[in-house]
Amino acid sequence: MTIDSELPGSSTKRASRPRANSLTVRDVAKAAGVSPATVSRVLNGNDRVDEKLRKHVERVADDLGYTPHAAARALASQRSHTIAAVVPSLEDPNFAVGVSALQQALTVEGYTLLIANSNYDEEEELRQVRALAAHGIAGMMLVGAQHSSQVYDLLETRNIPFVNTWVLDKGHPSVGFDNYQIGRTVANYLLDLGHTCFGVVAQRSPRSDRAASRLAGIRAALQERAGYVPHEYVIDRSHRIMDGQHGLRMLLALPDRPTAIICGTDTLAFGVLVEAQAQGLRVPEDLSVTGINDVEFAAHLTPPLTTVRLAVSEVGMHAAEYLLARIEGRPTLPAMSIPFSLIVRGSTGSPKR
Amino acid sequence: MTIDSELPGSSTKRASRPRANSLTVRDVAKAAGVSPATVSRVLNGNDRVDEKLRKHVERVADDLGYTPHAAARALASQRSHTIAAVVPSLEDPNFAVGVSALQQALTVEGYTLLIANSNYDEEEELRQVRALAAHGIAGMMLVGAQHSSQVYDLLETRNIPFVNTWVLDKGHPSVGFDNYQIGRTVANYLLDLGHTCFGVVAQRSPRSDRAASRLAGIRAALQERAGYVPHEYVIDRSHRIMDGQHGLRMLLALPDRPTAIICGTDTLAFGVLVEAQAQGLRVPEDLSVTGINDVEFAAHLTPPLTTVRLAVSEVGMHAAEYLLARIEGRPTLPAMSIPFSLIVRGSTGSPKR
DNA sequence: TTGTAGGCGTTATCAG
DNA sequence: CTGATAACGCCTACAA
Repeated sequence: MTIDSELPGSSTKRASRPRANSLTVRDVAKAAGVSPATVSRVLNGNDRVDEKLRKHVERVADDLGYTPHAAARALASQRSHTIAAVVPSLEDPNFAVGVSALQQALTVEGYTLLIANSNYDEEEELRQVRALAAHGIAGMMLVGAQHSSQVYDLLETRNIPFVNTWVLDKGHPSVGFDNYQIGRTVANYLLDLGHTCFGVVAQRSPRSDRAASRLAGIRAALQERAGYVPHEYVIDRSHRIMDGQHGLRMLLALPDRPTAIICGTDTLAFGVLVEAQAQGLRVPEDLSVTGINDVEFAAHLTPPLTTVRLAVSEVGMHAAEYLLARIEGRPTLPAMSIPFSLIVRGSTGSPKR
Repeated sequence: MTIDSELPGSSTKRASRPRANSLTVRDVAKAAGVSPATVSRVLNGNDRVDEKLRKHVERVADDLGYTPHAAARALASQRSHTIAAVVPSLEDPNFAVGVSALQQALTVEGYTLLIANSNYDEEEELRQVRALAAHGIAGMMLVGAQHSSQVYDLLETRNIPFVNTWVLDKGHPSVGFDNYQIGRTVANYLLDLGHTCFGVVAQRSPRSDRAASRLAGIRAALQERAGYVPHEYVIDRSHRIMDGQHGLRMLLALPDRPTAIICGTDTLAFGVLVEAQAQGLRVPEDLSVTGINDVEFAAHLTPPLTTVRLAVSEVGMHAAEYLLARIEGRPTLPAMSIPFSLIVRGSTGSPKR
C-alpha cells in the first residue's frame, strides 16, 4: 500500500517540473539520517566531519550509487572543476598526444577536460573560447602565443587562468619549446656538415607562430655563418606529405640548387624523401633532409630521418600543473621550457659535390 | 546620483557569496527594460515574442556581450547541451579524425563535446562514463560494442542516449563498419590472387572487438575456400610499427611460410614491410602485405600499400546525427553502416613460387 | 560538529 | 504576448 496523496490541500502548488531521474543530496541525507549539509561536506572532503559519520555517509552514498550533479555544483560553488584546451587540430598526433597527457593529469585531480578545435583559424578560436567561457571553465590551455586580442581580453576580464603551449612566450604564461633554438640547432648542424645552400619546407607561418620562430632561428644561424635563405627558398604550404613532395619540386627548380632541406615536420620530410627518390636523387649523398617531431615512422623511413625529438607529452603534463596551481592559488613559474634533442640518423650527411 | 542604500534595515542579510563577474539575464533584462523571462525566451529562440521586442533584446544582449551561464541553464532546464565521446585513444589518428568530425557536427548545433580516453581499458571506460554522467551529458558516443555491463546499465537507467561506433551492433544503436565483411573482403582478394598460406598481424583482440570481427571474417573466407588460419599464424600484439616488425619475424619462423600477411592497421603493415626488406624479401613477389585504414602514408610506402579505406569522418558525422535525433525525439535508424573500399596498390600480387 | 536556509543564474509555469 | 515567481541540486554562512 502506498500513500502518495498526503500533499496539498492548498492548490497554490505548481506542476512539478520534469526532474532528473537521479538521486540528490537529500536522498542520500535521508538514507543516512543526516542533513544535506553533512553529505555535502563529506563529499567535498575538506570539512571537519566526525570520522565515524563520514565513513557512514560515504558508504550510504556509495551503496546508492550517488553522483553529484555537476551543473548544480558548479552553480552553487562558482567553481566548475572543468578545464578547456583549444588546439589547432585534433588530427595532428602532436596535439593529440599533448592533450592526452593534459587530460590524464587533470582526471587524476578530479577535473574534466573540454577539448575544442580551432582549425588553425583565429576567428574560430575566438568562437570556441567564447563558448568555453560560457561553460564557466576554470582554466584554459591554448596552443601558440598568437591569438586574437579579444581572446586575451576575454580571458583577462573573466579572470580565467590560461597557458600558451608549444611556445615560450615573454608576455604570457607558457609551457613549450624554444622554437627559435630548434631552428638554430638544425641549421647549425647542417652548417657543420658543410652545407651552404639551404631550402626550407614548412607550414604556412601566419597560421603557426611555432613555424615562424623556427624559421627565424634558421635564418639567424645561417646569417651568422653563411649568408641567408632567400624568400624563394622557403616553401610554406600545408603539412601533408604531398606538400613536401611539391616543396622539393619547387626548390629543385631554383637556379642555385640546395643541398640540404630543412622541413617543419616529419611528415613534410617524408614527402621530400619520396620526391627525392622519384627524382633519382640520393639521400644523403645528393641531398640532406631533416624533420621535426620524431614521430613513430621517422626512424623507419629509408633512409631513417634526422629530426628533432620533442617531449610533447610533457607539455600537457606541465600545462596541467600550471593551471591547477593557478586555480588553487599556489605559486607558479611564468614559463616552462620543455627539452628537445636533435636525433641524427641517415638522412643527413656532408654534401658530396 | 545613485541610490543603493534602500535595502535592509533588517540585518538578516547574509554575507554575499563570491559572484561570477559576468552579466546575468537580469542585467540584460534591466538594460532592455523587460523581464528576465522575456530575455530567456528571446535567447532560446523558440517562443512567441513580439518581433520588435525580440530584435531589441537581441541587440542589448549583444551589446553587453552577454553569454548565458551554462551550468545554470543546465540546472534549470535539465538539459545540458553537452555530449560525450569516450574513445580508446586520442593518439590514434583514426579516432582523432572521427571525434573531430563529431565535434564539428555538434558545434554547429550548439552542443559541446566532452572527450574522454579509456586507454583500451574497460575499467577505465566505466570510470569515465560515470564521471561524464555526473556532468549530465545528453548523449554519448562509445567505440566498439564491448563494454562493461555496468556501462550499459548506467546509460539505460539514466536514460542517456548512446551509440556504439566503428562497429555494427545488433543489440544496440550503432554507426560503423562491417568489420566482418572487411576481413572477408581482404581475404577473398588475396585468395583470388592465388595465396593459400596466410599470416595475420593485428591488435590484441580482447581489447578490440573490431579486430576480433575482422579476424572472424578472414577465418570465414579462408575456411570456405582453402582451409583456415591456425592460431599460431595470428600474431596479436599492439599496434605500433615495431609490433609489425616483430610479427613478421614470428611468422617467418613458422614451418609453413605464409605468402600473404594481413595486417590490422596500416601502421602494422608498415612494420611488416620494414621487416620484409630487412629480411631480404621482395614485396609483392615473395610476400604480399595488406593494411587497413588507408592513412596518409600508405600510398607513399615502397611498395605502396594495398589497404582498406574507411570513411572514418562519416562515423563521427552520423554519430552526431543519431544522438541529436534521439535527444530531440526525432526518429532514428537502429544501425548505420559506413562504407569501406579495398584500395589495391603495389604491396600485393600473386605468389611466385 | 551538525543542521537550517538562502541563493547561485536560468528556465518554465501560471496568471494577467 | 509578457511578467512574477517557484523550482533545478548543491554549497556555505550562520545559528545551534
